[in-house]
Amino acid sequence: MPRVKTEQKRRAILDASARVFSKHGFHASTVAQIAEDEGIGLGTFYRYFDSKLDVFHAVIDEVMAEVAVVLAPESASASTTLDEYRAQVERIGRGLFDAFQQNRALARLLFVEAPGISQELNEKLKATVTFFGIATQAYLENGITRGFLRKDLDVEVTALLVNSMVFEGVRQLAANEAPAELARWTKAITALMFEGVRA
Amino acid sequence: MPRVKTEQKRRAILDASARVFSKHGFHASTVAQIAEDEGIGLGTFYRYFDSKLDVFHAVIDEVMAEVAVVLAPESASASTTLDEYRAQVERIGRGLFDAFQQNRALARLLFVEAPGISQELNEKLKATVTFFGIATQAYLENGITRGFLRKDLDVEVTALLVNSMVFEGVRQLAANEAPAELARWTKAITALMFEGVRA
Amino acid sequence: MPRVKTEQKRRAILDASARVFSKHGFHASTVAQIAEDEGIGLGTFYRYFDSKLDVFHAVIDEVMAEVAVVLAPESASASTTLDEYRAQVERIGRGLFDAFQQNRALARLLFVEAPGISQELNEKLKATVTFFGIATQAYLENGITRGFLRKDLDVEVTALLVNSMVFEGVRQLAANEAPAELARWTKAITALMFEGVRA
Amino acid sequence: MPRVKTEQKRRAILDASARVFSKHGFHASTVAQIAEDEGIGLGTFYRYFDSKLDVFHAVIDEVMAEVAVVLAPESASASTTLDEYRAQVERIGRGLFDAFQQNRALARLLFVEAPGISQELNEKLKATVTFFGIATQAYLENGITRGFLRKDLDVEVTALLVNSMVFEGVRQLAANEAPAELARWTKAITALMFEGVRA
DNA sequence: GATGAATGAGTTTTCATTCAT
DNA sequence: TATGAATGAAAACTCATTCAT
Repeated sequence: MPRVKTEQKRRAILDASARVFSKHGFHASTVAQIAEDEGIGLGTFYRYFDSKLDVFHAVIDEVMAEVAVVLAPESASASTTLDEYRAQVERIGRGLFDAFQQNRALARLLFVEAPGISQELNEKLKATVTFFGIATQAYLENGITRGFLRKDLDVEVTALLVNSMVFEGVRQLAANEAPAELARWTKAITALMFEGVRA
Repeated sequence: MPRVKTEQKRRAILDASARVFSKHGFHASTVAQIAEDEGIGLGTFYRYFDSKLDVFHAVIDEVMAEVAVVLAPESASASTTLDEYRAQVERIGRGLFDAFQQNRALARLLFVEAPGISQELNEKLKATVTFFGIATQAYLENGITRGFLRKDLDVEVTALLVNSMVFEGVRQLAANEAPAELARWTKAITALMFEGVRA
Repeated sequence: MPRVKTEQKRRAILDASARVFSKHGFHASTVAQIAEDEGIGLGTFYRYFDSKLDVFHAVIDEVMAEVAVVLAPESASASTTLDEYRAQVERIGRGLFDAFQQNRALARLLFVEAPGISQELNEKLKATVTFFGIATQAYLENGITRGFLRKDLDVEVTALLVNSMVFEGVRQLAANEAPAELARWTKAITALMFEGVRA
Repeated sequence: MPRVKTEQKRRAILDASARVFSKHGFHASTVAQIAEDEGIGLGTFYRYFDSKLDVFHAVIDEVMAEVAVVLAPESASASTTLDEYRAQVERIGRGLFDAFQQNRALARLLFVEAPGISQELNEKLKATVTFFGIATQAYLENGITRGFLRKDLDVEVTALLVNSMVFEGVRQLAANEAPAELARWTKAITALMFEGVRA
């Protein structure tokens, strides 16, 4: 009855699910494993979640929410100069890296496990990528308007490319045993993005 | 007896597997479906492949081999000027896009299905990404040596970033119903890579 | 504490059970549904009944008691002539029809759901049929003694047959959306019973 | 591949199912029990039937088919006199009794288990009862036309009543350990039907 | 007395793999 | 060599019942 207790327990099961899914992947994980990991009975799991897929969705939503927290405070039109924008990109990148650094297993779930589970989940993932693309696009458009970014930029595709570099960093972070060197990655990304590769 | 016939049949089963896996994904596909798709008996499948996972590995190897075919003729030290390198990057990118354009379902298998199937497969995938990274790294190092790329480039990370942009393009290609506009992508990638975003 | 209150509540749960069982059948009904229908907690149910089977037995007993009420005032030896007996049969039949007409769902429980639930319940049902048979047999024996029924009647079997016709009427009543035409049934039953079919 | 073998095996599983269902009832029976009874693996069951409900339907269909065999050779218009009709009724009744006597468990399935399993099954059962009613009605109408049955008979309801008496006999047959005395039942039924109860 | 969260035994069903023909 | 019938381990999910509050 105490709503708080109930919410706490749901939360605990959610965390246990994230742990188990991270370790074995969605298909190799069983509800029994989750229940055991959390130290509850099998039936108890089903009091809080409808199915294994249901809890997986909840886990992914959770991860996405954490990412949103990082991006929320940033404004697309805040930067008025190239240097300010560069600093902003570094800040956002570092924030994402930090968020996933905290829980590298979650990144694995989002980027490795989630795709290919269900049609519905794929739609959600795709929508998120699109959403991030649009957000980054707004940043680029602001830069062009302010005059500190190239006018002939293909903002739509470039936004996706920029994001893909950041995602790749997170992926590497998730995949490697040794935590990737964040500084190198943020630096390399901004260097490539702002200066390009040419001498 | 005729080794050729046997090899042909193995090949046919491999193709059928790729078809079925592409359509339903690894877990939702059954060996029975593959056998039926190819018009053979269930037991016959096991005369050519050890298991469902075995044939999936073979399918992925096949996809990777096709990619290798695109990259093989290119030499890391062939470019002596920035323009030549730029042309080379465009050529490689276009080659990859074309290869997957031919069979978009295969890209889905590689980027969406393959991760999260098995530990072993993941190692292989990771190794391939690393291998591609090392290859691209060689290109970058050649550019620095020749003097047409920046000396302070973090070649290791930058190589992965460049590759990630190309992969993202392929992923988009695989995900979207309407074939992505290749020209835009190759142009945007090289623009970002060589000029950066700044005005 | 107040015994009356307790009895009332037990009664309310019993009614709720009858409603739920009538709607979904025994196996498809859950104790949780009964509790919710009555607006009580799940645990409260078990303060008044030992088990799901227990309450089902109680429901069936209830239905049987209602039937008994119809039959109670009738006396096996009351009729002294064929016409009186015929009137009595019509009265009894009409009473039963009316009782189940009131609550057709109960008839369904008794004739459709109850058999095949448990051995014990089946025994009880069988005992009831036997009991009714014996009752009817008494009526027939009275008729023979009084001389208005055939001497060579197989009273035991004939009693069961007469009853089966009435039961069939109730069954039809329970099964059909449109309430069966009582008058036709009582008339047809007495006609067949007293005149037979021959011209 | 040998269709015959396959059909035989399906038959064997069907028989095993009938045995198990007869013994424990539908709900208390498990597919595992059926498989064990037949001495096959659990999976083998599912090669021949889609589900537990599927095989139950098949069993009921089987029983109905056996009943049809008894009734098939009889013609509604064959009897031209009361005596002939009476003989025909006795023959049909005895045939049904015999059919179920052979396998009393099947009668239990049909009359005790089948109702209340599923909506679809109930429809089928009801349709069958209606069908039998129509058949008997044809016999009665023939008798009226020929002039050996009463003109004022409510043929529709009376047909159902006559059938209900026969069904009741079968039910008794199914319920009692000691095989009911067929002769008494057929005699009592025809006596009640043709002569009625009055002296 | 009332409650409802917790439980786990029990069932159905799927499907990769084997092996006798 | 080809086949497909047989298999059973494995997993998701339900729900009657208990008991601590």
